Amino acid sequence: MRASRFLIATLKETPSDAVVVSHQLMLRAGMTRKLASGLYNWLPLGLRVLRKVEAIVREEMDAAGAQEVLMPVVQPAELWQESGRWEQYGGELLRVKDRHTNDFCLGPTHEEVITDIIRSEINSYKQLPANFYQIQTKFRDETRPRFGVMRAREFLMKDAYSFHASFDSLQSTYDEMHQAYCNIFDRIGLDYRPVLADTGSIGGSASHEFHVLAASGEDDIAFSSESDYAANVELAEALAPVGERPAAGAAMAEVDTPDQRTIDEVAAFLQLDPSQTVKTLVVMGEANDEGEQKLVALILRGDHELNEIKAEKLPGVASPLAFAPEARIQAEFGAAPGSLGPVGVSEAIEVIVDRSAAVLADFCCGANKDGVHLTNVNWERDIALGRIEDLRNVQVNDPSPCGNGVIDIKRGIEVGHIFQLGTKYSEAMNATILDENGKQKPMVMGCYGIGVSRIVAAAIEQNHDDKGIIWPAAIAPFQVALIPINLHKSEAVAENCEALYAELTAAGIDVIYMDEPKARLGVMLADTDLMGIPHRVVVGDRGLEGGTVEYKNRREADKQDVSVDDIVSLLRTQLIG
RNA sequence: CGGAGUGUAGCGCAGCUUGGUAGCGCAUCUGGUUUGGGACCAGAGGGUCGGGGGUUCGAAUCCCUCCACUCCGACCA
Repeated sequence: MRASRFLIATLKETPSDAVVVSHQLMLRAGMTRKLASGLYNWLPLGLRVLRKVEAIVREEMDAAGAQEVLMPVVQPAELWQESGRWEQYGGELLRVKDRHTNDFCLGPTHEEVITDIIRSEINSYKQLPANFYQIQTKFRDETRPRFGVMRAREFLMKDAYSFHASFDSLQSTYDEMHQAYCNIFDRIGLDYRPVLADTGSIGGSASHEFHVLAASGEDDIAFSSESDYAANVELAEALAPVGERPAAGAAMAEVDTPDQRTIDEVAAFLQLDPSQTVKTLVVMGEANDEGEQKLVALILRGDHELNEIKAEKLPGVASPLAFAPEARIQAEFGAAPGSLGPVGVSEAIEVIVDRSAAVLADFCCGANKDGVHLTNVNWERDIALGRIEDLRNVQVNDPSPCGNGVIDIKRGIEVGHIFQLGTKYSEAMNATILDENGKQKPMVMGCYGIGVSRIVAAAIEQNHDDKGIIWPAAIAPFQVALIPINLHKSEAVAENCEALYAELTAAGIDVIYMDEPKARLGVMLADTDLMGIPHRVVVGDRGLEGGTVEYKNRREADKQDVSVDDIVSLLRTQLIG
């Protein structure tokens, strides 16, 4: 590609509304431009990268035996009503009406549509298993789009859906997809981890997320220091502490703690470590048949954080999790949050104690009187210890749930997610097959997503320096930047560049030839560094006098002079290596 | 949806408190001098000052209202 015929839209200044480095660099390099909140135009440079990611994903999906389809972005409401998600899905689902005032939505995902196709096309176990994928624009009306294409409202996604006659068959395709995802991220050249994940509102059983490790990631991933175990912190189990609860010491006592409401305030006031205190969080219980909700008190160690996902999955706790209104707390506890505790609460309130809080002795908690706390509280002696559950987020240095090593927590960007859906959609939408016995049964389904446009941003988060992007070879918009010095003056430079450009192009190498005659060297170097082109060849009169050109790798500091005759073979070697 | 903030040239910003001919840097165009790591000089083009309404002789500036965007939080297959 000649720069004179290619839009190089680099910016010297960083647009002020970009906060993460990938967003800043995508704007500065001229890859994308914002059209509106969460909506991005892809300029030629950015689109080249997007297409390369897409091509790798497509090749690996094909290699894994999936078949490509293409489904509309606009979907009829009927299908979503059939699956129940027209009501369940919140504001993220953008609903629109056509001119006949029929309801439609912009597809945030395509379970309904694919299930609709398959239920009419596949009727026998003999046609299964089958796996269909598409690479298609999705729309989710995010509450807060941010970080450029990392969390956009409209984005490009690869989604695949598999159909099976049995759960065993699903498991085997799931494993194949797991491997295909590893192949994809390996080929792209990302530092990533598959992690155990929550299945979320899409439903189903097993699930893995694929995370690119980056400080700017939005998810916390818990790792074992000793094994391959990795899980979203939402999911990572906090094991019960080993060993017996220490024996009770001094007698329980009331202390005045005026205006001390938070754990930190109370602990500092009483000169205790927060881990010797207990916090009481009051949430709504599950509604009974009459729609009444009891209050549930969740008891955690003062230095621990509630895991809302774990809590709302517990029987007796409302899902989604809802904190109790203050007026009700006041009425039933007789005190405001800040002075609550498990001692002496009414029988109408269920108390659930976290595993770690359950092994405390001589701890401090609220007295259910405003401005008063209790010290030296002990389970069994002062309060009955009833239900014990895992309520908290794991912390760094907790023992790993896998049994080996301790937990470390890092940030990750979710670029892929695979689910075992089971029969949720096939049952709701009556997608059935006849099995070997002629018996009708719902198909078993899996679904597998990759955020194609998000990968572009994630790759930049992992591959950049103070000059700009450093593309992994597999997804670079161009492999080689060919930069002439004094193109408009030197015949020798022009001839050599044209020859090199022709030869490299003929060899199938993507070259950006910076052929603007009067462009300044410094500008071209800065632009190609910013754009992240992995290999650079500078051609000037001084070098040509000795028969050489200058080669530099974007990742390395040193330049080298290379004979004009050798440069093509050197580049070929570099590109293969 | 709660809190905070911003909207002035393609980009980054000043001007607003205290109303009086709309500015600066970068980018763009022209001419010239330069040219081995983001040049210099001279000149030029480019503005519904987010929209609407109001106050005023006069509004980018004050008031009302609507909109868009950003940040923090809640939310997120």
